[in-house]
Amino acid sequence: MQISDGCQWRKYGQKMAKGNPCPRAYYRCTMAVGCPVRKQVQRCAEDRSILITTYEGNHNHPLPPAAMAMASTTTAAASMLLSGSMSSADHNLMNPNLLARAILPCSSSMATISASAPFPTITLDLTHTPNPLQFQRPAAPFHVPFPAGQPPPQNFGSPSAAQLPQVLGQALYNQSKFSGLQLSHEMGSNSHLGHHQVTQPQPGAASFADTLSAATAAITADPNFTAALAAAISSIIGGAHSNNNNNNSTATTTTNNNNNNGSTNITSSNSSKISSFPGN
DNA sequence: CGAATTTGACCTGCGC
DNA sequence: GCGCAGGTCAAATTCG
Repeated sequence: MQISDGCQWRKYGQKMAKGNPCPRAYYRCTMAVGCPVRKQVQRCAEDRSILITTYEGNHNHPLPPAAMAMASTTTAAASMLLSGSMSSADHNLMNPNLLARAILPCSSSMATISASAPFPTITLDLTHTPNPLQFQRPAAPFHVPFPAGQPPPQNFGSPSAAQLPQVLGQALYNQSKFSGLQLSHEMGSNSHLGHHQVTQPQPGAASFADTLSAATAAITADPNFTAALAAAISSIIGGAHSNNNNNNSTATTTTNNNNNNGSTNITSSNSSKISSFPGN
């Protein structure tokens, strides 16, 4: 059992994923008996210090403070994305409006970014999207590789800017799935972000606005994280300037637009480093 | 010794 | 219909 994001998880399987030399691990939430939540953790092929985490399902139990904090910071990310208050470095590649549209078609989903040590995590929390409008589409997993310090990998199949809305939209429309990524990154100084947790109940949080503000402030206060986030997001959309490497990937190549596996790439320009991984 | 992890086998869905 | 890939199960193994 592991507690990497506030919840307790038990590993129940591991598989090698095609197109990625790193195995994918499967976890179940063990915080409550019968909790349907599962998550998949896979290391990014490009930068193995990156962990790609995909969550599925809704917790049928209260989340612990740690998980709340994560949710709060994640929410802040959503705010940043929506406000377009990103670092200007990547504006040439990034279209805040596009992203906002893609991420929050109904303005009620939550993207969370947690800088809690030791593993900063960016999560798109699709389990917190009670808006029925978001459930019109069939479920589709939403993976977000986050290669830090590297150009975006092509192997996963990055969506083009034009496709991003669709990709993200599918993820958001998916009621019970949310995914995130955990990038290993030296951000000890960012651990304070986790303190800005505002109790945020599960679906339909009342104090959402407050939480959002606090978390946003926390995140934006940290230039490193902000920059990393900006870079990451930009590469989703730009997904472009990059070269592949390592994995014998499946499809994609350069500015790839083909993303039929629901994957999205986010790249961070920050170099990352990590010593251990919550996923293993 | 109990709990958690590992790992191979099995099941299911999807594309050809 | 067949093969492949993803996901889950469960016995074996490891760890505290």
